Amino acid sequence: MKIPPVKGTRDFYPAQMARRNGIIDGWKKVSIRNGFEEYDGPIFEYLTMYQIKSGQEIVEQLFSLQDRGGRELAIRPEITPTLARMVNQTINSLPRPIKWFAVPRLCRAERPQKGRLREFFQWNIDIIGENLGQADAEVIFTALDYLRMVGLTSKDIQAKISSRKLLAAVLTDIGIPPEKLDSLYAVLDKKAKLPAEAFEAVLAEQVPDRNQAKKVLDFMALDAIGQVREVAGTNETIMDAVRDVEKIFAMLEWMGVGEYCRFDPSVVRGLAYYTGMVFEVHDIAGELRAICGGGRYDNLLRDFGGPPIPATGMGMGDVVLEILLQERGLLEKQAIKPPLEYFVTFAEQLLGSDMYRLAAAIRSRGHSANFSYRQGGLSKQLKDATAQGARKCIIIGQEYVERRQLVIKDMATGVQESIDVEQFLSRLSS
RNA sequence: GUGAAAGUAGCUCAGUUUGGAUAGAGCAUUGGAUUGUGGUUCCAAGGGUCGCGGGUUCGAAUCCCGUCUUUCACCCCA
Repeated sequence: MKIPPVKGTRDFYPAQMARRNGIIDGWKKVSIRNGFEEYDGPIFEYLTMYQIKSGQEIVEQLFSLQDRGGRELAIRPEITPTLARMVNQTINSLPRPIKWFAVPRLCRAERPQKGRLREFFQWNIDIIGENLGQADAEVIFTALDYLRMVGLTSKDIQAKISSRKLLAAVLTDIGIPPEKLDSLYAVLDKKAKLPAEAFEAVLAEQVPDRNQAKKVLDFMALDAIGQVREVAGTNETIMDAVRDVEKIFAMLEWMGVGEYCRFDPSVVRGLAYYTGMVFEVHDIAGELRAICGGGRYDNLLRDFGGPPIPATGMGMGDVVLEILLQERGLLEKQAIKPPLEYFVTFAEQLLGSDMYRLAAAIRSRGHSANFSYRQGGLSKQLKDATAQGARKCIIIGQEYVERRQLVIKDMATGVQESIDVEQFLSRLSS
């Protein structure tokens, strides 16, 4: 009976596993060089934990189960609630700022489509305990540091940065009542997706006053934070938010990634819990979903029963990233394929036992070695070596019988050298 | 959850329009040419209930219905 893979999941054959390992290793490397420490939590949590910040709709999009004790559990669709729980539990003993990263495997019961599967990996970085904008800039820098490392340039990708705080101040100044802000965010988030006329139509539903709607449109059309300063006038709430964003842009400029960054008020992000900076990194062509996104969430720890400590972070999934890297011809470079260093062969039937001895000796000295399972001649064994991608072949033959010498053949160049077996092994140990 | 398209060998596909007997190709795999030298080349082989189930028919990969999966878009996007 043939059992197919489950909808929206992937099998990682060695070739795919090599790419996945390469991507995850890159994420970890960049996290560490940016001063983050790795953490992880359980793969399932109480179902209610995911309702705190996200509500009922989200619960319908996750895999839930009941354990034998009747506990309602869910496979994690994100790791931020786990982070909040873990930080709250030990907050009093953690030195701040907390800079942590994780690469969790997540599951969401959504309909799969381009760039979205039901099981995936997501790189998360978060900085907790800082509210001056430096952490926001560092989160964006770290994401760009990785994307730049794998070969993406400012011609490929762009970080679109905005601020919920700024947006709220501007909309309030225009005269939008506070209770309408959340539903308006959802509409503004569609600006990049919809044609201009269609966007204006849905905006008119939310903002019937034509004068107000025009002001919203004018603000949404700005593409530099300096322009906001010009139109802000004397409104101190707006100016305060503008200064926050300017500080982030200044830091990103100083850190050398300014060319990747643009102010873009149409970046709103879906979730209600963002309180300050929000950003997304997109491919310039705009053909894919966001490569990564995040922002400041100063109320989340408090909402999870902890103290009111500010926090900011981002998440980057492996699915869209892989598509982009594939399109740019950068994916294969990521693949981590440890080479097979030695392939041990024998040219005289009587030397078969020496082949096993030598292979084991090489392995116990920390180097990789294989040998052929076939009983065929040297020609067949070398064929196996080629098929397995061996760097060097060791031939145990007449020289070994006569002088204890091995023939080492470099498979790339074909060059052969003879070496005393003891000398060869001691060279491996050093 | 809604809508559309697709599904034939491990992979990429032909064959489906107009039903017909043993379903083909390339690549990949395995074996041989090759008992002290691999990649190239040549020869050969294995591999398919044509996604699955039902229906129409003398006869179905081909027509009809259902279902599963994939892809794309919508909803949502933590």
